[in-house]
Amino acid sequence: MLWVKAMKKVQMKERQQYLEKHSISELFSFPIEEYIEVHEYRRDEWIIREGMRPDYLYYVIEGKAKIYMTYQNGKVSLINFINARDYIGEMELLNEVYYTKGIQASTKTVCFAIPLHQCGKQMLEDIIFLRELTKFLSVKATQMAAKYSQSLAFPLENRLADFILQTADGDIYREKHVTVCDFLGVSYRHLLHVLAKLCEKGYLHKAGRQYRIEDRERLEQLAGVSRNGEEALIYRVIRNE
Amino acid sequence: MLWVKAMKKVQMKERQQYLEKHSISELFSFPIEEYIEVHEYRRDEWIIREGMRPDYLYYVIEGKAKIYMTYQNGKVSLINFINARDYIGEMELLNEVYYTKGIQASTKTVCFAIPLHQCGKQMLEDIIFLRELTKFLSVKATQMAAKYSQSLAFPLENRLADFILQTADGDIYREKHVTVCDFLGVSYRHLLHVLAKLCEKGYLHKAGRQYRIEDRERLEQLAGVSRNGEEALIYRVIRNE
DNA sequence: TCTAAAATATGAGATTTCTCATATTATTTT
DNA sequence: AAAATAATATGAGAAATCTCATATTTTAGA
Repeated sequence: MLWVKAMKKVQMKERQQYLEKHSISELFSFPIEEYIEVHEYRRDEWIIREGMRPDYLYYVIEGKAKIYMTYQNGKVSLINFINARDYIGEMELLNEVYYTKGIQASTKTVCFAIPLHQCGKQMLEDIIFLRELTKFLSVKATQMAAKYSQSLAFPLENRLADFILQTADGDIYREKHVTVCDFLGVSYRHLLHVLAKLCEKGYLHKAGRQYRIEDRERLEQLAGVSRNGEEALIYRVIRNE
Repeated sequence: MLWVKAMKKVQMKERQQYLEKHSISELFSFPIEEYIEVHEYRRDEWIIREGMRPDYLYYVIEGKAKIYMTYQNGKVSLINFINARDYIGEMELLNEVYYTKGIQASTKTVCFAIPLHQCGKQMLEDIIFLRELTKFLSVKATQMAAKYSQSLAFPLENRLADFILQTADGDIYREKHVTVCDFLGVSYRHLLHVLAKLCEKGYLHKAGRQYRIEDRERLEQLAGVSRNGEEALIYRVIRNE
């Protein structure tokens, strides 16, 4: 595999615009803006390579990404998703010993990148930052627990609908089936079967090796069912924040 | 239902012994020990009632507990487990708006209880404490994500074995089937079917309405299979800490 | 460019798990 | 103590999902 380093560092006026539009200065007690770089990644680009400690703490302001990890047996698993307003690299900032997972943009993704060598120490001593990060993590942990305990309850059709919406780039869905099976815990055979069903129903249209979302509303409906519990929870956790 | 308030506040010498055996003073930058109460709960006792903000931040030093929550439709769900060295009530400490879940001891459980009205503000301004809590939450969030993404892959037999080991009080397992179905996301019918299978195999013995663990090793083996991914992950995250 | 490996596809029988129907105990309430 | 409610049980057919076998198409690497 050939990897061209293609992350774009956004400069000047454009950088300034991002900083103004998504101000995060209230998340720190020291003037962070001057240190912040704005990084832009294209679809499929790696934001962090597995096993390599990152040099930045990232804060996602636009886009979506996926967390991958390779198991002892060589199998690569999709572990979770990252969305706007999530942190990337906080595990490495907090834990000296931590096996870094790979993170790959699944759409164009823009991040604030805070250089660790300049700000790392300061961040770990910044009460406001730590308090915010702790809140973020507490909500995330709770969500995951809820999602875990609830999601087992629904058949693949619902979970897959949710997955498609989460991973689609606009209206185009094109994940590797093998990866998806792994993440959703179903067999390859069954995944194809259910995908075919979604096409039959007219929610998706298969074009070559990618799928186009034809009826987003219905998909959301399907996905919604399987997210009910989680939503109720998040609603209660998040509201008024 | 009749609920006698029965939590025991451990005093004097016994309190002192707990404090010495499980010192947590290194988790704070101020002298916390003098404020700490030691609370002891019996099996099935509620440590926190759903919807009631707790007056303490708890740190579990012995025992196991379960987190429950009631959904809009009145259904009560087991959300997750709590073990020794976990915090209870950190969500309430961190988030002003948070719907408090119910927490029930599933074996005799001993906690350090740190009174919020005395220490809450101080804790939220304590760098060391916040940093530790953030680490704890980051690991927990990661574990949950891994567990979620992996555990779907195994049939009930494996997940149930894990569940039984997690919830058993000594060798006695006696969860309500309805609750378990809900947590594990399977039908009542199927749960009984698999429980019967475990009995047939001689791993469990059914005595009235409770089950005795007859072959812990085999159960652990079954559970281990379904926990492989997670374990690998935790190993990498936790080792050397 | 050719070849090997990876990814996609599809069929068919076997397992797992679900739904529904219906009894039989506990437990709680009146 | 009787009645109502919740929890436990069991059977049987249906749906979801898995395993295995095998074929075709892409993709990566020599």
